[in-house]
Amino acid sequence: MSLRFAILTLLESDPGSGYDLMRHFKAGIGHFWNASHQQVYQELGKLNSEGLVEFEVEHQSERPDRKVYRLTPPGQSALAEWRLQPVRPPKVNDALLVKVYGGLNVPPAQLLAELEEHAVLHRERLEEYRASEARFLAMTPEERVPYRLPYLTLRRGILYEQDWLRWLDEARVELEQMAAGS
Amino acid sequence: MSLRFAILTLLESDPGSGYDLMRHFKAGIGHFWNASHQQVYQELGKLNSEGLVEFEVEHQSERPDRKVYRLTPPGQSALAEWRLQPVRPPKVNDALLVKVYGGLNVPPAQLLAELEEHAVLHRERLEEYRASEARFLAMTPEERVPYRLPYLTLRRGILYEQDWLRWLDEARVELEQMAAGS
DNA sequence: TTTCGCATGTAATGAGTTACATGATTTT
DNA sequence: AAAATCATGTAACTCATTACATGCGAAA
Repeated sequence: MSLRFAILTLLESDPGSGYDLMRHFKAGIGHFWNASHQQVYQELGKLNSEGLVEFEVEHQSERPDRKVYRLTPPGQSALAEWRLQPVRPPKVNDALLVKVYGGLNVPPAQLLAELEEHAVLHRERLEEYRASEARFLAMTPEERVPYRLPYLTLRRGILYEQDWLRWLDEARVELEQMAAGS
Repeated sequence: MSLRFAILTLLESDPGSGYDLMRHFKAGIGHFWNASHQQVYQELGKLNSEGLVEFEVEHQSERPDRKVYRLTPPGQSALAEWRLQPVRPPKVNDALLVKVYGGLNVPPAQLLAELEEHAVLHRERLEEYRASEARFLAMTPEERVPYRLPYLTLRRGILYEQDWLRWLDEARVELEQMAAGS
């Protein structure tokens, strides 16, 4: 339900095309909001027909045309109103933990292997986030100003990945003990 | 897509009704899997028509009848096969972080208030999980055996809530600084 | 020559939420 | 008298994923 507000939030500071949004979703806020391009294009269509965003077609030679979207005043106020409403923490549905929960019926070596795959993934993400963090920290205090809040959300991503790695470690130790028959 | 496997996992060790499953979802694995009763009843219907679960009606005087579901052998093997397939970490869509990201356009006091509401929620959950943990830790090593893996998933819930509280603290400090104009 | 980046979409299906629906018993 | 617990479900709708679809230019 809040995909539209994620889109409006991004367009508010940075008008752009659906494609731009996608890159932004992947690079900038992927650690707390995920959407496919199909979803984004469809939602942009809806937002446009509801008058919350508008676009100008940008013709480009030797490149496909771009529709550059921006907020309309009604879009601005819809966003402002949404921000006044409380939101709930997202519901988590994590298949890996379902496997661990029923793990007595899984070969231990395989479960350990899958945990390690996840650890690799989390390490990779953490590296990416740390690289972004380093870019922020290299800025002067003045340069940082507009990025302070995005940086805060990045911090959430960093803590999240570190926390997962901590748990994966705990889990590995425990599963190894169990596999060793203790 | 894996709701069915969450259900099969629960029924594997504990045959029960849709209602029982719901309580189990809420009390036992709510920190990593969430489903509404409508979803559960519908999925049980599908699983039954596909022959992965079966049920016996339990008549009760002065209480509605219960359909007690259990895995069938095909259900067992479907679950075993799923466990061999790798799963991906869940995608996160967190509206609160969308608000923080665009937080320059939100009154700071309000944003801080909402963060505090979330902190309360996370503290409450952490308390519940800690209570469950205490019950586990009060057991003798022998009693613990069948609960070691569920306990591991509980640990994930505990770390998760602690981690959120840590971040909410960071965020509060930063937002207060920004509000103070520094 | 295959893949990557750019740039946009539709259609079908699956997953999840909200609303509607019933009805007895027990607790507050 | 109202709310919570037990116990089950249907229907409508919205949200998200997967598959399908196109087409050029640049890089590997």
